[in-house]
Amino acid sequence: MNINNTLNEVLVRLFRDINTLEERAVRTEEYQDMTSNDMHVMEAIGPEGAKNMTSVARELEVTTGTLTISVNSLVKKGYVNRTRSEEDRRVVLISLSEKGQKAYLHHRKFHEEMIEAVLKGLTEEEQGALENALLKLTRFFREVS
Amino acid sequence: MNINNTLNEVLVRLFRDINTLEERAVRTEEYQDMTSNDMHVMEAIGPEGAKNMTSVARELEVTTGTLTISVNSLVKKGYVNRTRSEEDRRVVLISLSEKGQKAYLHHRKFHEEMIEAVLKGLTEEEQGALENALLKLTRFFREVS
DNA sequence: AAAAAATAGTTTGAAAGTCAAACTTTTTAA
DNA sequence: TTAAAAAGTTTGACTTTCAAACTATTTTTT
Repeated sequence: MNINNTLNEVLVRLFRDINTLEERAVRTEEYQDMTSNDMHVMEAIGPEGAKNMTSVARELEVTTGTLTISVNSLVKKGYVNRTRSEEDRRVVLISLSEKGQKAYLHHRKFHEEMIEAVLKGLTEEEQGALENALLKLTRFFREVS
Repeated sequence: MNINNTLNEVLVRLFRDINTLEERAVRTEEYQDMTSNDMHVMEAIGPEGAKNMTSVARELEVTTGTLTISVNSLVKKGYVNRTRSEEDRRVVLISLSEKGQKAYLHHRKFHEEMIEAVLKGLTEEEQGALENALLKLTRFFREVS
């Protein structure tokens, strides 16, 4: 079994596990109605200021139609505010509500704690190698895209 | 530079793009009708021999009902063969068809190229450290799950 | 041996997420 | 002042997913 195969299998599994964990982390007691997709949308909106639909959709790489549906749900649940721009009445501005901010920060804390816990179990050398590999992976993806 | 921040950012970006990329890699000229989900199922079935529904579903961490639907589609597209076991008539055996084998190998090549691009530029020591780091990560997520 | 329980899959109904294309409203360009 | 473009929304279709009900078969109990 060479490192190539090991890496491949491990990456595939890791990817699946992280997704599962993310899903569970998002759905805590306080935020039962929040999905991992909801959180991604909220991350794209960002913690401060308002953004328009098109820019958030582009960031998430979905159509504005798709984003409309996600935002409908987030507005209904009270995580996101939606208003029409006064300068350009075509534009819809979305931002995190107070409840949305709290959920966002809560999730960010989870992320930070997870990363910390992961890194604590690695040696310096392993941390460096991991970081390098991830950067290379990112670069590979950008080239292929 | 803080590896904690780097890791967080890199992971977030990676996870946002990785599905899209995989989707594109899978859907080549020869395999227009293949989705990334299809490929995951085929990977779980594996290139040789037949497996029953339950074991593949467990591997993929989905219900057998979900797998039934995936396999329906794969059979219809001609990537997977489905037969009933003679020893135990309850059991359904699934395996890759010839077309499925080809698609599977094609996709594996893409993965291998990706891994190669990642490993290229890492020293032997870094590669070993990376492997260790990933194995530890796997263990970490298994424990947390 | 007959009845009950367990096992393997499939089907069904519901929900989320997605896209393309048609559509409405508003702004910009001809 | 039309025509075209841009920003979002709506609609219809499709995929993926689960839980729960169901069918068929095998195993265990009684």
